[in-house]
Amino acid sequence: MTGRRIVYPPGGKMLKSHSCGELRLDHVGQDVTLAGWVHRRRDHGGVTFIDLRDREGLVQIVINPESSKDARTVVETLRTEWVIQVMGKVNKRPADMKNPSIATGEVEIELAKIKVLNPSKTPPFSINDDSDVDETLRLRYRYLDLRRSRMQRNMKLRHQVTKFIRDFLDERGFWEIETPILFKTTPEGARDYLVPSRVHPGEFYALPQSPQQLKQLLMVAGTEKYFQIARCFRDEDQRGDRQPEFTQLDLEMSFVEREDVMALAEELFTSLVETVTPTRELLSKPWPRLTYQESLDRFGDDKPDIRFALELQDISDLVQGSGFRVFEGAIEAGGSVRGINAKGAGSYSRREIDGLTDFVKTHGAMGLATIAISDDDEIRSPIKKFIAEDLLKAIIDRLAAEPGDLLLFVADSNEVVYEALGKLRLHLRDKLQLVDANVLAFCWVFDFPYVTWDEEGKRWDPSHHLFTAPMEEDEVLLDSAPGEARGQQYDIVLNGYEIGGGSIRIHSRDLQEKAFKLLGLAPEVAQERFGHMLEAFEFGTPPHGGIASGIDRVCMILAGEPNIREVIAFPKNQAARDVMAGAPSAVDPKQLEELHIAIIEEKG
RNA sequence: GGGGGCGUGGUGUAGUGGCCUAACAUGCUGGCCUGUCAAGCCAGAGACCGCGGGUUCGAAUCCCGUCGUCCCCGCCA
Repeated sequence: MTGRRIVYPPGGKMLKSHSCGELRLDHVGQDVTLAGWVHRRRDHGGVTFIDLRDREGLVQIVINPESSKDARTVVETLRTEWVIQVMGKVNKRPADMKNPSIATGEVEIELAKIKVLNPSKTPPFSINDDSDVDETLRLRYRYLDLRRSRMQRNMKLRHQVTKFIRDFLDERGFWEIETPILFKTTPEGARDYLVPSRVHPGEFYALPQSPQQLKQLLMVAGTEKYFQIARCFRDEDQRGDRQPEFTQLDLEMSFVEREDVMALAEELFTSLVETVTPTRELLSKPWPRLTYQESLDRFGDDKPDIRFALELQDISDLVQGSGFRVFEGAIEAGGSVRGINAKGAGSYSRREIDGLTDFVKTHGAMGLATIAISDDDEIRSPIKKFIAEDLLKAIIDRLAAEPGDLLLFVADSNEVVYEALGKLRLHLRDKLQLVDANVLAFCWVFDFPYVTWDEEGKRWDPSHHLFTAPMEEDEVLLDSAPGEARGQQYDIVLNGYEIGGGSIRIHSRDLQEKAFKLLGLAPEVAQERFGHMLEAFEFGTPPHGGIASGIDRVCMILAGEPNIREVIAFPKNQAARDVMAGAPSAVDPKQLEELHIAIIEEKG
C-alpha cells in the first residue's frame, strides 16, 4: 500500500530535507539533504554510486570525477551501514540508466557535500538482503535485524493494524482505557508471572493473563464501550504462535447480545484486511459460521482451516458389524471410525504412509488404517483381508475416492479421532500444498460446550473462562447435565489459527456463584479470589460481552510469516529468554533481600 | 517434563570413517576499472568442524554426555 508521503521541514529542523524513498521526477532540480545508511557502494574507479537507505526506501547517489575532491575522499572510506548525510541535486536519470526495480529509479542525486554521521562495524549478518540467518543471531542483534526490509515491513504492517483498529473503534464510540499491569493472581488457567511486593513481605502481584476482570468492571463502571491494545502475560511453554508476553485487542460492550459482538468484530476484521492488505483474497464475506460440533465433525478441529476441503467422513455406520475388531471395538467403546481422502496421495510409498502413521501416533491415535488406490485402480490396504469386499467398496464410495487417492482412517474415542485426523489434515495440507497463501479464510465457531470434564482433575473446566455466560436456555442444565450446556462463546478463526474469542458474560452475582460452584471453586475460595467481581455484580451491572483477539497472530498471518516472533520487535526465544539483553538474569542478593525472597536451589 | 531436527570461516551451505593440508557462495581486506544498481575483474586473509569424553591405526563424519537453538507432545485460549 502507498504510505503517507513523509515531508521533512525545510530549513534544517532535521538532518534531512526529504526521505530517500520519497524522491520522484517531481523533485528534479531541487537541492536536497538526505541522511541514512549506506546500503551499497559501487566504485567504478571514476564514477562511484552509493545506494542510500532510510526507512522509506533507497535512492542512488552519484559521485563523478567532477565532484569535489573532499567528497570523493570521504566516499572512498564509506562502508555498508555507515550513517551519512548527503547534500546534492536531484537529477533525472538518462533513459537507459533508469532502475525500474526501485521506486526512486527515475532519479539520482548528484553529490555536492557529504558528512559521515557515524561509521559502522561490519555487521554480523547482511542488512542489505533478506538472506536466511540463524534466528539466535538475529535475536542477539535484533536492532540490526529490525533494520532489514522484512522486519521493517512487518513493523510497519503491525503499526497499520493497530492504527486501523484504534480509528475503527474510536469512530464507533469506544474508549481506549489502560488497565493495570500489576494485578492479582488467578491460579485458574495459565500460570501467572508473579511480582514480589517490597512493601508487603510475602505478597505478590501477578501480571494479567488478560484484562478480563478489569474490562468487565469497566462495564459495571458504565463505560459501555471499551477497548485496549493490551499486553498479556502467561508463564507457559512457548510455541511458534505463543510468547510469554503477547498483545491482545481487548474489547467489551454493554447492552449487547452475542450477535452484536460478532457483527462488530466481523466488520472490524473484514475492513481491516481490506484496508491493510488489499491484495489478499478474502475467501468469503460474510464469514461462514460453524457450530463447535460441526467444526469437529467436518474438520476434526475447533479452529478449522477452511481454505481446503479434505473433510472428515464418518464410516462408523458402515463398519459396525464388519467383524473387524479394531473398528468395532472403537465404536462399542463409544467412539467412532472416521477417515479423510488424501486426494492424489494414492501413489505414496509404504515408507511415506508409515510416516503418516507415526504422525497420528504422536497425536494419540493407536494407528492409521489406510486404503491406497493406485492410478490404475489397484487397491493396496492392510485392512483388505479383514473386511468384506463390498464393505471396502462402500467405504471407498463414502469417501468419494477415485484412482490416485489415499484414504486414511482412525478408530478411537471421538476425542482422539478428531485430534488425530484434524492434525493429519493440516499435515497433508502442507505436504500436498493444498492452500493458496494469498487467501484469508475467516470463520466463526460458536455453541461451544459450556464446560468440559477434566478426567485428571475430576472436575469441570470452563471451555472459555470463568465469567462466560451459559446459553440462557441451557442454564437449567447446569445442575442436571453440565456437559450438555452450551456457552455464549464465539471464536474467530483465520486460516486455522484461533485469532480471537469472546463471550457474553455473566452479570449477576447468583449466576456467577453458581458457575464458580460448578467449576469447583469453594465459596470461600471464590470470595477470596473474585470477591471484588461478585460484589461489583450487586451494583447494577449491565448485560455485557466482548471479545479479545491476538494481535500478534493476526499480524503474523497478514504478514505471511511462519511465527509471531517475526512480528514482535523484541521477542523471546523458545526458552522464554531475551537473548539480546540476557533476560531473565540473576539479581543482586540485596535486591532479593529487599523483596524478602530466598532462592531455593534445584534439587538433584 | 517428554520426543525429534539442527550446530562446519563473519553469514549461508557442502562434506556423514582415510581422497579434508576441510570445499562453495557471499561478506571482509587490498588493487584495477567513468554508468552501475546483487556492478565486474585480480589478489589475499579468514573455520582445526558447539563443548567434553569415548570407539578406531585413523573422527567434522560413529557412540555417550553436555550446552545452544528450532519444531512437536504435555501445558497453554
